[in-house]
Amino acid sequence: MSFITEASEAIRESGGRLTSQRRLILELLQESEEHFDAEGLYHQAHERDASVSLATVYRTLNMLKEAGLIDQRYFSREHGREYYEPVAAHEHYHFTCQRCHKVIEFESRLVDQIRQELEAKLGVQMNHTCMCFEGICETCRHNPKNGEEID
Amino acid sequence: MSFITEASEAIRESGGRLTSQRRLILELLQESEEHFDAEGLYHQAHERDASVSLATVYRTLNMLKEAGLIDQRYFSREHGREYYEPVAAHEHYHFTCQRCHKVIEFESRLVDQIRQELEAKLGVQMNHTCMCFEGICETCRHNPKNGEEID
DNA sequence: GTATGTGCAAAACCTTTGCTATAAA
DNA sequence: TTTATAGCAAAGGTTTTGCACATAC
Repeated sequence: MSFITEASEAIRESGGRLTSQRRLILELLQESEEHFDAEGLYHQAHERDASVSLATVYRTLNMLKEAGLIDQRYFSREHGREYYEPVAAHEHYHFTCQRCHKVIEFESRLVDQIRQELEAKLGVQMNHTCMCFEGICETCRHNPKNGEEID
Repeated sequence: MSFITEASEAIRESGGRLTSQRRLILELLQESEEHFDAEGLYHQAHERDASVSLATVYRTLNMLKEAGLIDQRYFSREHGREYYEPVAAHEHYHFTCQRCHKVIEFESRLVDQIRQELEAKLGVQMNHTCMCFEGICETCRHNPKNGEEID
C-alpha cells in the first residue's frame, strides 16, 4: 500500500478530511522518500500551490507523526530543527557529516541491543530512543580541501 | 584539580576575565555536580546575586562548553531545552522517566562500541554522539497509580 | 587605560495557536 | 449543512545578540 493511500485512509478513519493541501503534502512526501524538515517541505509545497501555509505543513506533519506514518528525528548537533522521514521497515540510525552535511543511514545490531540491555539492567520500560551521530564522512576525510575547520 | 580551578585557568588562558558573575556561576556548578539547565542555574545565581542576568548564564555556559568543561545534553524527547553537566571521567548516558522525570545515568559497553563499529563500517570519523533514552523507570512501573497516560 | 564582560531589551529561530473564513463530507 | 481545516498573524519558549555602561587586568 502506498504512503498516500495509507495516509489517506488514516486521515479518513480518524474523521479527518483529505484537503487539497494535505493531498499535495502527501504527494511530496511520497515522491521524496527522504528526510525533510517543515520548512523544506513548505517551500516545495508552496511552489506548486502558493496558498499552502507553513502552519498547515506543521499541522500535517504532526498529524502524520501521531498516526505513526512518519518519524521525527534530529540530525544536527544543535537539534534546533526537527526532521522527518517515512516510517521504515526496520529501525535505522543516522550519521551526519559535519562538512558536507550528507546523512548516512545505517543499521546496527549493537544499537538495537542497547534497548534490551537497558531494560534488563535498569528494569525500565524503554519507550523512546533518540540517537544522532556526527563526524566527518569517508569522502570528506580524504578531501582535506574544501576549507572550514571542523570541531 | 577542582572544577573552579580548572575553569578559572581556562578562562584566563584564553584571555578571559574572572568576573564575579562567572565566579558565582562556577561555584554553583561545582556545588551541584548535577544536571542543570540555563534557567535553573539562573535562578540559583540570581538568588545569591540579583544582578546576574540570564544572558550571562547562557554566555558562561557556552564558554564552558567550548572549553570542554561541561557537556551539553538533551533529556526530553522534544529536545526543547538544553541541559548541561560537568564533563565526566567516562562517558555515560541518560535514561529519563516520562512519569517521574527522574534521570538515570548508566554506562554501557554496547554504546561505546557503536562508535568503533561505525568508524570501521562506514569509514567515518565520529566526532559527536547524542543519545537520549526515555521510558518508565522501575519504580513507576510498579506504581501504576499516579495517573497520567504515558505514550 | 583598554579590552572584555555585563545587563537589558530586542531579535532570532522554530513551532504552535486563536480566530475567522473556507471547503470537505 | 455541519464541522474539520485553512491561512494569517500573533504568541510561545528557548537561546542569542547589539549596544552602552561597567569592570578586571
